[in-house]
Amino acid sequence: MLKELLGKPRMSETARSSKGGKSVTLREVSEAAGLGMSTVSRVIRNHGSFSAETRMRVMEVVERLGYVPNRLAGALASSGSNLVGIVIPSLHNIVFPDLLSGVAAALDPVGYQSVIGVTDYDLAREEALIQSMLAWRPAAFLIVGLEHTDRTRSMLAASGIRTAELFDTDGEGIDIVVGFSQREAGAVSARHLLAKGYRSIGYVGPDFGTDPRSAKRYNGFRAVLSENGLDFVDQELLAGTSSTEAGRAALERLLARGWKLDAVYFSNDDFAMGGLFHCIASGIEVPSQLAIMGYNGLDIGRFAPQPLTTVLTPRAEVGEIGARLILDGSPSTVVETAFKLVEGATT
Amino acid sequence: MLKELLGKPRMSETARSSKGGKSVTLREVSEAAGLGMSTVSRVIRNHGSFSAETRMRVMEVVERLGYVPNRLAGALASSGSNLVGIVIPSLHNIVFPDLLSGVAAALDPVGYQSVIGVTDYDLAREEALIQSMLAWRPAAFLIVGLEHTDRTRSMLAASGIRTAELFDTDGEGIDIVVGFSQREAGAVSARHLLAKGYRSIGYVGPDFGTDPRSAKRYNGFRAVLSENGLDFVDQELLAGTSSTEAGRAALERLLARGWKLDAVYFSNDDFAMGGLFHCIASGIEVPSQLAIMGYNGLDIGRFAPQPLTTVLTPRAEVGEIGARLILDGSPSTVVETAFKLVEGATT
DNA sequence: TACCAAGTTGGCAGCGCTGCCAAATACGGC
DNA sequence: GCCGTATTTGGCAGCGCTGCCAACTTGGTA
Repeated sequence: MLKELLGKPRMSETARSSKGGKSVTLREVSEAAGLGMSTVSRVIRNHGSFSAETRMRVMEVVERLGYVPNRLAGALASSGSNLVGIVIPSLHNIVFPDLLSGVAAALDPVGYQSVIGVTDYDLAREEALIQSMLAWRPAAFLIVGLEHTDRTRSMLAASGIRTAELFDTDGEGIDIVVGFSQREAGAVSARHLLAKGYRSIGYVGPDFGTDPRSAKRYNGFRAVLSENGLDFVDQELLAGTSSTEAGRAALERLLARGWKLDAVYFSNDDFAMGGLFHCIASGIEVPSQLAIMGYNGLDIGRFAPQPLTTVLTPRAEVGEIGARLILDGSPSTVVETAFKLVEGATT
Repeated sequence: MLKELLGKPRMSETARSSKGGKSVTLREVSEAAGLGMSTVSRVIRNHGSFSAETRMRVMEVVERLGYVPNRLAGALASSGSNLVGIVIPSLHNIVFPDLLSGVAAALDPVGYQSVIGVTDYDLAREEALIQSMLAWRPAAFLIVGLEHTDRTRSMLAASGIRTAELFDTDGEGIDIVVGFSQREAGAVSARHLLAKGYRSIGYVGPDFGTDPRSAKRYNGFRAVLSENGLDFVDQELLAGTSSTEAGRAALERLLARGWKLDAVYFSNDDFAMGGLFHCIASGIEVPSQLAIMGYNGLDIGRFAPQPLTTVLTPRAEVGEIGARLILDGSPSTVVETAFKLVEGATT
């Protein structure tokens, strides 16, 4: 999209110093320190016993030689890495950066590192990513949702690597599951709109094949409508990334089709903000002429001139809890976290 | 922030199948196939020569035993991993997820994996992250900006690992540099506002210690003001994450101080959207009473009811070019990419 | 028929580190 | 001064794979 406005990159070459040679090894450190390799290794990992003086000596040499332990070798020898495989559908939905922050909060203090893969909501790609991550023998996997290919599931099971599935509790998990019911999140939204008296409700969201969680919210919402003898009056299903742009255009098309809607449920706040912008731009009074409801609790929605009614989800917490449980060696379990409907001024 | 609205997580324990045992090794595959290890290894890496029949036989056994090569061992033996260390300041500024997408576009097709670290704009943390990533002997590093601790610089140099520094060309790079002049981006913004006739300009941005690139834009902007015998009339420097909320509050404070401003330059679109929202909410006419200018070219700004004037930056491209150059073994170089001022309706 | 090049295959020594075990040393208590 | 226990240390065999080299097949060729 931006490609066209980039000039041809201008290059200016410079000389570059030679590629570095062999790096310092444990053996070299041990020789320089006049100690055995095992002793040096113990000091470096701060594991096992050694005298204060030995420690001193090792540290001094490590510093002087600029020794950097090789974890490839370490992990191979001890059969256990400190890498955690994280597989998410996208980085363009703020949910996932938030999730990663939570995960980092749990991982960093204990020295684990994240290997991140992005699936673009493609389960086959998820399978491929997990397979190649498996080659690094990560300490754990954090993945999103409960929908996976059979092969993904069996690879994970066969590997014996602990796995946390995040963000969704509507279904069967593999090992640890942390999240909340997406159906219920949809249902709560529906109840809110109904309680406010809206009856002609439209829907804007990604097409159903894409995001299973979105589809579950849709179903949860619709189930409540149905209990009340209603259904969505009309809907716009969108392919591609969630964006303000797409949401704005979708609402415009929806309204152009002429149904008399009094509210629209957007599957997330990016779309909803686009919808809200459309209303502001075309002079549609919100919520008196049209109510708007989103999902996620984005910062931008909450501090908009007219705060968006939405469902605030504990993204970072889900990530943090998931990471923590897995590293703590918790037994398989399902952790249900809360979410919260936040009433703004758009409903 | 969200903690208080989380209930105590509800746990429900379940039995879990035993942790997986030893995984299948190359040797086991070779024995099962009645071939030598080297041969099997060649087939699996598709490297070297072997007959079609051998290939068949190996594949069949691999499939049957569910063999997953151990890259720890592979990388150790061949001294070269396919991991790329990526170190970014934050995930909450859309710039960086965009960057990661670009990087992934270059890395995925060639089977490299990203190990990602987040510094929170802390150079000491950057140093620590790079040091621990070094232990995995990554194939390359992608880092942000030209400001690093001396130790970071010397570790990178000593390691001999190729490094691309992204997003900024105002300064001396270590190896490969891809980006554009942040000073110039600031200067262009200033020229735009001056050309539009604004003279009393305020600034809202992160405090200067935090984000060097932001500070460079500020300086570039100010240099142009100065050439015209002007300076910022007033400014609000913010600690913490860029957010709509912070931008909105900052503009409110700025205006409350009573200077007669006719424009405000925001160091990014998140802040700028907050500013715009404040104006809309308090009935300040934009741009006739107050002009607003941002930076980044966020989707949400471009599709706001009143599109934001901003500077569109080629985030994904910077990442993609950086990753590609590094993997292609390009010599040290500086690649200057374009950015573009996009005039919306807020100036 | 002998001989060579090209195509295949197997053997084996590491890559750098950790885990285990044995050896060396230190420290008390009688 | 001797012995048992606790603390420190070193040696060495792998972890699973790749790189190198030698060995073996082929199928032509002189």
